[in-house]
Amino acid sequence: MLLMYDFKSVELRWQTRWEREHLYRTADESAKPKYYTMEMWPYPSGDLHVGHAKNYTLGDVIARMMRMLGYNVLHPMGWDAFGLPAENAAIDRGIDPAVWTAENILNMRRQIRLMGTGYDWSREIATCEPEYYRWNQWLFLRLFESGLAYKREAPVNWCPHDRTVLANEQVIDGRCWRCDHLVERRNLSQWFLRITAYADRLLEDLANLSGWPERTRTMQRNWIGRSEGANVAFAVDGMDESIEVFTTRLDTLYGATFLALAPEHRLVGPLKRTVSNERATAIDDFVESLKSKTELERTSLMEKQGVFTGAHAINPLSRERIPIWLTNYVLAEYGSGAVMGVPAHDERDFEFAKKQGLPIAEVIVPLNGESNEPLHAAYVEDGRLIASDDFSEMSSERAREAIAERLTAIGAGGKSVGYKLRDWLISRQRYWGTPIPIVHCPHCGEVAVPDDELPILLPPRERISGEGSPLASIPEFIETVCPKCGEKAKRESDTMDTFFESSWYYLRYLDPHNDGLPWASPRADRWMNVDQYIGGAEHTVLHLLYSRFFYKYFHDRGWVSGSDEPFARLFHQGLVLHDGEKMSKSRGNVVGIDQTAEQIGVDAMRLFLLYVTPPEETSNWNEEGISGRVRLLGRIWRACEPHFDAIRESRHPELSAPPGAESKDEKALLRAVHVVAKSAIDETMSRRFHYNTTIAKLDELVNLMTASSEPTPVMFYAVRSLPILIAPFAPHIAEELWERLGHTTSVHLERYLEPEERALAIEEITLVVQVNGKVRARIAAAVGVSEDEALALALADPNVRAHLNGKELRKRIYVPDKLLNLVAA
RNA sequence: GGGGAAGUGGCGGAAUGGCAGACGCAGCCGCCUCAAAAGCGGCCGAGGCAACUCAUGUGGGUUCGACUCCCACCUUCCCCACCA
Repeated sequence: MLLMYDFKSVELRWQTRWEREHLYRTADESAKPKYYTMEMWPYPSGDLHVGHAKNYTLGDVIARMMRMLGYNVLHPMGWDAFGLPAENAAIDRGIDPAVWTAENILNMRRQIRLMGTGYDWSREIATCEPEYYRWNQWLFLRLFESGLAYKREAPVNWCPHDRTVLANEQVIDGRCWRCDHLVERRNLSQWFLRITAYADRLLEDLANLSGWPERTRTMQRNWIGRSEGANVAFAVDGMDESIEVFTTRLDTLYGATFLALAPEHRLVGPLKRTVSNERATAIDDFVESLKSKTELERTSLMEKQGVFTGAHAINPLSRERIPIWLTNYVLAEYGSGAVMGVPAHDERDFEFAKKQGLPIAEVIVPLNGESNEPLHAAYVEDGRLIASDDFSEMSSERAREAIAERLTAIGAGGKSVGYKLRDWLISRQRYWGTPIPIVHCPHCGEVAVPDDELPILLPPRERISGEGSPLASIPEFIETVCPKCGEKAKRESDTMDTFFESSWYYLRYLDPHNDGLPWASPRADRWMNVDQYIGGAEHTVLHLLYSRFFYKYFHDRGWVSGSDEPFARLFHQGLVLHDGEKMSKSRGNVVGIDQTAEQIGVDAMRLFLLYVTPPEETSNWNEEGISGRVRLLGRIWRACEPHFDAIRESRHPELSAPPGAESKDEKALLRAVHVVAKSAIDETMSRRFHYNTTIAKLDELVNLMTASSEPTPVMFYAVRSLPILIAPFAPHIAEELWERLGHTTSVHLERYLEPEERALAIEEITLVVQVNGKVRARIAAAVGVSEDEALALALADPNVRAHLNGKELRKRIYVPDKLLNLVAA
């Protein structure tokens, strides 16, 4: 794989020049239309590999294309720098996470530049800097003021060994990912953001996000999980309490034969006090047995279990007295944590009732059918009601309405909407995150830290033990006075989930040095929304949903205007495998940026990543495939090199209008130049980004250019155009060629080549002649050949005649300049 | 169990209702060379001497014409998963 140019020195030289000349700095004021494009920022974990390069290369090509098409392009980069890996590295190696993070940022910034990307580095931000997390705290306080940030007890994953909560992702098979101890569920007081208040808007506005992949919208829709149903209140027999349940099948109310409660239900305690000691012990045992189980284990991996509380509830309509059970299959965090058990018409309740010997009461039968008794399985379809007082004979649909009305009338429930979406738990008992700016005062309660005291700085920490809540163990941090009453008080020791930072960073890029506000609204007015956002599909729900929530809140506060969605268009790039396998440190098959730049150069890397697959597909890195792109770069160089001197000495290195082409070859060459330009522009403007097809057309152009070295005007034109055509894709060799042709300014400041109809036009077409839909002849014809002329040409063809074979011509279909289909019988 | 995406040569892929396999990788043949590398030129879905026939996961359908649109099925991958 030998190149005719020294890619390493070429790439280094131009990267240095770009940086020195601040080539990619974006002006806030411009007469050009704005285009805001960004890739999801990286976590500074150490080294970048070619998988990162696929993401940043795609974003870079789009930014460069739009810049060359006359847009004022904003293309920023920053660091999602808080989080667990830094903290764990600090625990393992006994170093300060700030130092570890800063070193990684330094290295990764170098590697991102090494890829030849054009970012406006003057806007670089990192979440672990006080200048950034100060505004995290400021935004938290606004949410707190608005009642959208609140603290409450909630069941969380708790590792008794490490004495800290864990994210769901950090619980593997019910055990702590670090120490392998069994994880418990604990009720702990935690900070939440009330994202559920925006559930309906987050759901409804998905319909307008036409620039988002359908599957992403579907997944968000499912995650929000809106379902329409009803609440029903069951009075507890002998107690001044009632149990509320949520159901989407109100029509089955008369079939409820028991109530099922989650072990965490608020009435478990009160109910226990009304029953015998024996029963109370059984309840305790049951609750205790589930305590150490995660929700996953409890709901998916275990069989349905339960214990009878000894208490009964009254069905508000039938007045039937039904037993109250505790079960493992009811989720405490969904609905009210209690369901009515209708075994005849719900598979889960059927399974549970069979196991516990509970009665099964059939109340729905097929519309035109009869009872299915005895039931061997739950009948879950809609149908006709039976054994349901005056609702009997109604359809399920009608009964749901009628029963809801009756419940409302007697004050025992009514229509209601349930969501799977739960409030966002943002508390972390961790060190390396944004401190939550709240003071706990024994007299005043939870008190907001005044704005002028921000930021609450993260205290320096050279050593972290990994046990317990790090901030809680630092008295200098915790001990403070109440901002309201001045008495002794304690600071909140939790830090924020790092998704908080990434929910608004696209706004900070617009105004990164503002020390009075997170961003100034006029900046947002000018730049938002993000025109194109690019990142992995793994963030489909979390980051992209949280960002939408934040942006809607900002919109409600009047801090941003226009649309209340942050990302107009979204693109998920596919993974990069290495010889068909996922890249991982343990496999030892990670293809790093440094080694790639060293061995083949980053222009070749970029071309390969763009060429091997459409960007949304999974691509496969393999050495053989790359050699094709390395060869292409060599051929590009050899196509241009013979003409450097002649073009430079002509003293007219700038592009003029395409020259007139005389011969067939010249016309083909001229056309090939414009075909590349058209493809590059079409793929960009259509937001399809299938630059693999553009580069295939570039291959064809270069094949034509290397076929001859005749110094014709068309050849000169092609050589002069080539650096512009390839500038977005292979920015270094483009710049080098451009300079060798006699230019003194950067090729990246040029306008992209405008495709011209005259150059793209073809004079001769291949007319495909079909007989009864099968191709029987291919005839060369002039563009614009008339149907009659085409018919005459076709009928003159012996093969066509043979297939017509004297049959009657019934019909003919003519597609101008393409095809003539003769239908005969 | 629910939802989503996708199935085209030895491989990556192109073609989104009109010439299936552009472009590239691998392979084969040749040129250049003392030789090799690099480079350059040619061949490259299957069957058939050929005219042709078959071929885009499988089976149907719509159409003058289907990789493309519709229905059913099979397979793979991804996401969610006892959500009442």
